[in-house]
Amino acid sequence: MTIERLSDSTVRFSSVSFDARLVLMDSAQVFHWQETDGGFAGVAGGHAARLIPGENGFLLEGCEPGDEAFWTRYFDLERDYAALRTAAAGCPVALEALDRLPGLRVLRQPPWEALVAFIISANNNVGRIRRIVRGLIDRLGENGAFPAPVALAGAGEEELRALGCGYRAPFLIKSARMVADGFDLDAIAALGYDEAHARLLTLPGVGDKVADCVQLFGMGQGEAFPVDVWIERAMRRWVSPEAKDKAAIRRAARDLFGEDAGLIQQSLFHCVRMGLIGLDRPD
DNA sequence: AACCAGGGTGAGC
DNA sequence: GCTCACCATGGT
Repeated sequence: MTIERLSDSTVRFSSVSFDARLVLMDSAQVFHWQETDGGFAGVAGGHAARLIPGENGFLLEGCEPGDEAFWTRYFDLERDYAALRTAAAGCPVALEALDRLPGLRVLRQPPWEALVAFIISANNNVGRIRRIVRGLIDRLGENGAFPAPVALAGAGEEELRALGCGYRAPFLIKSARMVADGFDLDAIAALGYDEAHARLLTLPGVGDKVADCVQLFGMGQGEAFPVDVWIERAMRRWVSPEAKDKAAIRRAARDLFGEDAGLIQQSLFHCVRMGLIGLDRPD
């Protein structure tokens, strides 16, 4: 991967595999990027940028001098994804899922942003999650930025319900209050997987699945393996048909795939949800 | 009109 | 520890 600065606001990332539509729009690990003409616009941690896909990488507009490191980390551009393929050795469906999505990457979002999005995701669908997160940014964010913890903590329950949050509104407000009052997500991100998971579970609206999503998409903890309805179907179908419940699937996956379980989860999730690998196809 | 969606919580065993 | 009803909302 190489980085060239083309102007005081535009940088070219090249020699890197990155399917922007897949990662930013279709993979459901982030919900607030928007397609513009020929590119994708988004915000993260107070930075705003527009990404234009190219043949061998992409251009990033709005990338001020000094922002290269932030976005390199956000897009996870320095990881050798080809090497992660070894984690799936011995599991044919996992290998197939990885090979079908060569430009997929697992983002490293600010943990707060992943926390908000995935509290909203509970028993919800991707289209609605996207609309709700967009509404939060438009109504509560400072000029287009992702809303800060204090902004959500200070929002009224009725205001959040009006944006479509439903019964998750009080969860969101309470968790935001804890973060605003010093519950340190960055410190948790530095802990090991098990300890980080246990601490995230103390936040209202956060159970095993949401915690795993925050750890995977917002903390760079690749051993997290979120078990949603699609992954449950896939794992029962091909990997662990005997699993008693979602917790058993989660354990089985981490035992099988280890530290890079998360990329396999993300690949399998997308392939099954999009019908690229049919749950009902014959063996 | 039921059922589903990147589930979590609290009550009752 | 485990199971289960319930929780808003919009789409099919």
